[in-house]
Amino acid sequence: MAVRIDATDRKILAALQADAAQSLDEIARSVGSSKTPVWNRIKKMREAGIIGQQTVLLDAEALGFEACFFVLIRTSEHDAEWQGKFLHALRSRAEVQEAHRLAGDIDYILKVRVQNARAYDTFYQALISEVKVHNVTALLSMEEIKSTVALPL
Amino acid sequence: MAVRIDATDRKILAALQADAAQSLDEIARSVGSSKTPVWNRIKKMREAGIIGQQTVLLDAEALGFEACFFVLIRTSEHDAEWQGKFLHALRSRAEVQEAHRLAGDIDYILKVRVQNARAYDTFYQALISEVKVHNVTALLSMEEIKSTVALPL
DNA sequence: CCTGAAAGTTGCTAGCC
DNA sequence: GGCTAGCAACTTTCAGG
Repeated sequence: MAVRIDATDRKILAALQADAAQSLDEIARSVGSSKTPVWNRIKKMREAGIIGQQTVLLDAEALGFEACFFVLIRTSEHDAEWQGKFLHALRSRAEVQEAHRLAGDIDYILKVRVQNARAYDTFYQALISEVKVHNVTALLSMEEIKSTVALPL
Repeated sequence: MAVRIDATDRKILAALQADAAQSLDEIARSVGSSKTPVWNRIKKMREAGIIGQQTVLLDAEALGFEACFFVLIRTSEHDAEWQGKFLHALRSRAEVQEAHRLAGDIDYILKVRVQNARAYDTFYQALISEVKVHNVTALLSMEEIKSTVALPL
């Protein structure tokens, strides 16, 4: 299952990350190979799940998503049932772009993208009415300095 | 500049977000239109910058990026020169996947993706030797519960 | 494992409703 | 503005070195 990734594979991944709309020919040229081998490698990596979803990055502000919050959550409950409910709540809400369980005194961090502060409040009220959390701190982003999904290959 | 986005445009954007590898025909069918109008709309939104980069999501863990940190930064310096240096440092480091300037007592938050805790320390040491920061808290992700770039259209 | 070529799809353009 | 038709370009497959 754990496919071996060599230097050529990494070059292909880097090229795809940078621009997934490129043609096979272009990628082949830029990694110094030709179509078929590159295609076989891509296929293999797709099947292995190394290459996942293909998507486009949209301009959040142009589409009316002008507020971005990072939410730090502390909870007193750690039993399986509570956690299941909490995870389900996060996964089912589209406003939640990221959710991580943390080590340390803060238990979870969320990245929440919404139209405005009011929409955040709506989200927040809905969340805390669904699952009990001990302490919540919301950090409001004023400026997105950098945002990328690319891994530093 | 500010292109008007109607319901059909939003459907197209949602389809592209979900799978940018789809053919025009498939998108056209799913939004209830046909190739040319869909293509014209996509072209317009690309030119307006609403549709940005096309990319693939890679499996970070399979590629050896097993550690993800959220870094909370407080600074005492707020002059333009310091800020310029700081922004440049963040933008030039590929480990930094996200960087936001915040409102409130924490000034910046970063999302940093690295191979392991040692690699994070290397990054951290390099950063603080380049720019002076007052206080840094690193939150280590134990589990990525959710991760998406899709906007909740 | 790579090369080259063939076949089926698709992206993109142009001309008509 | 949308639809139909067409060509060029692409992806994908496969035989052969």
